[in-house]
Amino acid sequence: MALGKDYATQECSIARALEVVGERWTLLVVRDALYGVRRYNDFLVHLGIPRAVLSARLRTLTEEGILEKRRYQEAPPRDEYVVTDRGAALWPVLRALGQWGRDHVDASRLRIFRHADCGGTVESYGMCDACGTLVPVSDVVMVPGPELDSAPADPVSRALLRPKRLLEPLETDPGQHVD
Amino acid sequence: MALGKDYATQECSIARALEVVGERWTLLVVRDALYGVRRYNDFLVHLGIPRAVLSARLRTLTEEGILEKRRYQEAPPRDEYVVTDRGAALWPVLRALGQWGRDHVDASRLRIFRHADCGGTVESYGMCDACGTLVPVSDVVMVPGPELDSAPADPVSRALLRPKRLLEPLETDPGQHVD
DNA sequence: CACCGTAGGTTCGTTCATTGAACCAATTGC
DNA sequence: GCAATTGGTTCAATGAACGAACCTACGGTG
Repeated sequence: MALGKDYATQECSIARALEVVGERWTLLVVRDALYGVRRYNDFLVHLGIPRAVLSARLRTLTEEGILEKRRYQEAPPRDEYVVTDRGAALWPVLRALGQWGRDHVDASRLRIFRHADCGGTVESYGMCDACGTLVPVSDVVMVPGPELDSAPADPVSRALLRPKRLLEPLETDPGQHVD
Repeated sequence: MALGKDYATQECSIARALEVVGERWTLLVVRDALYGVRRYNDFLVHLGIPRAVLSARLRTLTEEGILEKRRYQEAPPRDEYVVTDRGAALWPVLRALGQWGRDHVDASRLRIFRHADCGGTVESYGMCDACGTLVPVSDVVMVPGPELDSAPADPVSRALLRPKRLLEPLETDPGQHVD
């Protein structure tokens, strides 16, 4: 099957990477997973992705070892999807894409990433502009930027308005749902 | 049109970027353009991409200001596609993807990127491991790694076997074509 | 016990994108 | 006059994405 994921003729690690994470929606699922989203329904409402596509992406990301599916309660059976180290290693890719998007598509500052240890800003390549170190994902705190919608419709976006350390599970607020 | 390129609900510069360069083949076309490929036929044989898709990608990349189409001879009319600054700014994205591909998909060293000024290796985020500076794309020299096929079928891959400064036009060798 | 709500999916018909093969056009070299 | 080169377009077939509907398993409420 020449269509879809494989770039047969390419002898290149960029092509290898894109075969795994280059499909539509895949990198946005990984982004949400790094932001702490873990549950099927949270991905669903936050991404606005068709259910069938989300199921397919979660399955292949799990097979590829980027997410790990694990049961967090037995009755009723409920699973969550957690990023692995391999998934967390995609952070520089997402950082680079976000930087390019901000610089060359849309200048607004939607989210700001801070180094938890020193308070500096994590810029282009995942480096802290204050202390100059390469900040691991787990030491990054995401805070809303000035131009982020302050009253979004879905509960996941609302939960992401609070300062949030990456990788830690997101706690949605089921209390204030909208009709 | 909800299908295809837009991620309507996403308020995120990663999604903005993916709307522009997230389609199938697009980032590989940009990669080739950074490697110095400029002509329709060179993209075609090197990527193994369907002609209709290549035409579509070259058109949208030109419209987005990532490539610039320009006439290099009048009779017969011939155009080439050259990366703009906006396109060159995607270098960190490609570097990050390539790094992840090498680290987490396929461990082989296919290409090595060297800093022209100091001879160091350009690693993960486009930084030189010897002098520590962020190397601009135009100062990067690509050399074949030990595991790259040393006798590829298409002339573009053969031309890319020679050490090659990025962004500079690729000179294919029309002499030794294969049947 | 009937019924609703929630979480996590699958199924299915329609629409859109990708593919590969064929065709087209302008010009140079023989 | 004829083939080759370069840079495309067109078209039928196939695959992927979309959105709506449906399904399962449980818990809570009246």
